Amino acid sequence: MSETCTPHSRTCPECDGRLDASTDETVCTECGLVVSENRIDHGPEWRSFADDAGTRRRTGAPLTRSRHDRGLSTEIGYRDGAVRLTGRKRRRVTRMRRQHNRARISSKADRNQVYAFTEIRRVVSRLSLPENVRDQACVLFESAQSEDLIRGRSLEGFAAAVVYATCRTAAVSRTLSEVVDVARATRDELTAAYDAMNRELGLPVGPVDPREYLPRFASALDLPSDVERRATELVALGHERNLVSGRNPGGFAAACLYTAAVELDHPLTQADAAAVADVTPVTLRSAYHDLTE
DNA sequence: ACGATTATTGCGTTCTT
DNA sequence: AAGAAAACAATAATCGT
Repeated sequence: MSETCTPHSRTCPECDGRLDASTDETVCTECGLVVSENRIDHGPEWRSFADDAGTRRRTGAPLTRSRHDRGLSTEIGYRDGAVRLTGRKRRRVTRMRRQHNRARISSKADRNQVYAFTEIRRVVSRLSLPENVRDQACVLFESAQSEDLIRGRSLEGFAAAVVYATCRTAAVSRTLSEVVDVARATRDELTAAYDAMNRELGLPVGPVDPREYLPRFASALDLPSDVERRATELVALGHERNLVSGRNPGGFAAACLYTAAVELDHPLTQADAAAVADVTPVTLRSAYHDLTE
């Protein structure tokens, strides 16, 4: 936990006296001016039980939803510090450690959750999504599990599906294919899980706005920002003329980018634009045709 | 199960080099 | 003239309801 409100100067701004930062307040030893107080540390305690005076170590991982026990587990350390264990004592500690770790993830549901959460973390990071998406995805997985939706369906599918679903609710949509590409699940497993959750949990997902795709597609195609800006206008235009509903939003986004590129004389083929959206040139063309009227 | 959208394939046309 | 790109058409597959 980094120190908050650390004064930049080592001396008192009033009288240049020496500062005493040994307590919660940083105070000038000459005039008594309190330079900074506060110091409410919301983070986990840094101090180790073993050596209060010496080196500081984490007593555990930061609190997070993406670990099945929210990072609140205890562990038996591997490195022996002051005491050197030998012989039977050492074996005994090893045995305790093993049993402790087993007990930590006891039930089958917990084991599944551990596995799923690792997979969620992996997918989220591969898609370079923010932390809050990761945590929400984990929460969603918990709901799915408590509703008993997972039994008989693929665990990997659920891991991928909760990420996909969370992206949609958080307005940072990824296409199905983008998720499938990095997930350890097939498209069918993902949709099976997604459909089940949508049916039983009633996900708050509306149709995806094509604008959510524009920034990523634009950068994948190396398009300048003015083309992207024009494309967002075109999406708005499409909404007005009811060209969006019922269509593949990714395809429409690609069509807007292509149209904008043509308008601004930027070289871009339909095939390339369609490829980043994972649609065929034909679909792009149909949207492009509607757009240029 | 139905209607609409999209994919696939093939082919003649247009544009560029 | 050759090759790429865009356009068009017909059918199959898929999706949303």
